[in-house]
Amino acid sequence: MLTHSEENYLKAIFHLSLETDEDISTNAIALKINSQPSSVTEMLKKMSDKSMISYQKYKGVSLTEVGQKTALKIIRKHRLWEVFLFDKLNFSWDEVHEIAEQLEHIYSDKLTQELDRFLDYPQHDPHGDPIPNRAGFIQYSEKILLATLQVGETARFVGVKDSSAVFLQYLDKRNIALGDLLTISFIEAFDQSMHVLINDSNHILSKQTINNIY
Amino acid sequence: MLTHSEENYLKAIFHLSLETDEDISTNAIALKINSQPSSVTEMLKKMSDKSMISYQKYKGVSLTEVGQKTALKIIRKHRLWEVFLFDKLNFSWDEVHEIAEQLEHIYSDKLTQELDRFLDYPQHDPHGDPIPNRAGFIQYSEKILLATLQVGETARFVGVKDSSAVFLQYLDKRNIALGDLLTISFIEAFDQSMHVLINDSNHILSKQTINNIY
DNA sequence: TGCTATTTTTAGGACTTCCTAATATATTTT
DNA sequence: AAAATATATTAGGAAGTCCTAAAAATAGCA
Repeated sequence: MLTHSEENYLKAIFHLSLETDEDISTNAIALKINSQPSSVTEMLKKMSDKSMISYQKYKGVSLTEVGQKTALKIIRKHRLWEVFLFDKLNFSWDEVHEIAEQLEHIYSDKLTQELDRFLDYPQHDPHGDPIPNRAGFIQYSEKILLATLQVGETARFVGVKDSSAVFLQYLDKRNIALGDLLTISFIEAFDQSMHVLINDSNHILSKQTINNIY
Repeated sequence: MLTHSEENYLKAIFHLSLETDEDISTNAIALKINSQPSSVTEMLKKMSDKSMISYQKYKGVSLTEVGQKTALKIIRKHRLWEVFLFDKLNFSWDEVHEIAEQLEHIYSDKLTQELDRFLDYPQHDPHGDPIPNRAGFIQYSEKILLATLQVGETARFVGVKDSSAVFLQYLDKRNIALGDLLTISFIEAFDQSMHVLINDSNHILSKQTINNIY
């Protein structure tokens, strides 16, 4: 059994690992979980002892097989709870994360399974992120950043890279939702902002925005 | 904000207070939460500082107004989650308590409210215990122990006093469920065991059993 | 009432997770 | 390659929650 804290470290390392093939640095973890590097070092030793990570002093860490599976179980719970909150309890997609951060630590395999069944085996959370299955297998679907598209192309909005509440609220305010079709009508050479047709209305999306939409 | 531990103490004191008008003793709390009296003393000081309890050294404790409201909020969450697990996730009534012990600590007023709505404002948990409303008001209904009934009387099974898993499983095995009508056909003078007609079949219930059924 | 038994509290320590400050190691720059 | 900078670790401490053992207070009984 892992503590909440250990589970949070696992998650952080998992998510950081998705963005690089290198080992994850102490500082990167500290930044991610809003703590001090010295605290991280201490915890890394403990998690290494528990065989959750491979750790060599000064060299960074990576998840072991077991650590990876465990991280995926937590992410599975997190995302299933997000679906529950969004689909059943009327939460908006910018509210679900914070509460799922708490719910993901609830310990009961049966609970996770039954929740999955109750929600009818959802494949994605409210932000479009894939939900690992019971065995810890996660189906990544191909998706590209809106920023990589050219004028004239049309694509479906399937996910966000930045799922911070402010960004999600920004999209809500403009009635841009997962599943919408986007057509690029123009790209400003000056600042790369995009003119995009969404649900029959025109939007001008900043470089930052189009780099956070899949 | 209270810690999980503090919330557990509040609950323990609340439940102990239901069974007596006196102040609650350190030992009683220690027994209830399976810890040592010295640990309890330490925590009582902290909770007294937070105005959750009235505490005088060597004299026992009682909940303050605030402590009582807070305890009821936790109990509300606990029982709502029990209903969720039982009604929606196929858990049996002997399994729900353990998981609700974890879920009751999730912090979000909106979550509690939405869960209540989603479950259609249930009045009782799967063991027949009343669910406090949003304001912390709890509607105790009159209920009497099966043991107090006489031969020939008929009554409805509305709750259990002992909600331990073993007892609940014992009832399950005999197909005795909340809401059933019970008719007393005979009482053994020797050991007070009762012959009871339930769902057209006869059961002989021990003194201990009839003292745990409302 | 005074002695004994029980209950409660205090003292001091363990373990977890966090912190700051100081030190050690690695990396980058010149 | 040496110096300067950045990164990581160690040392030591704080807060929370638990523990055992010893001391203090209360309750029960002769």
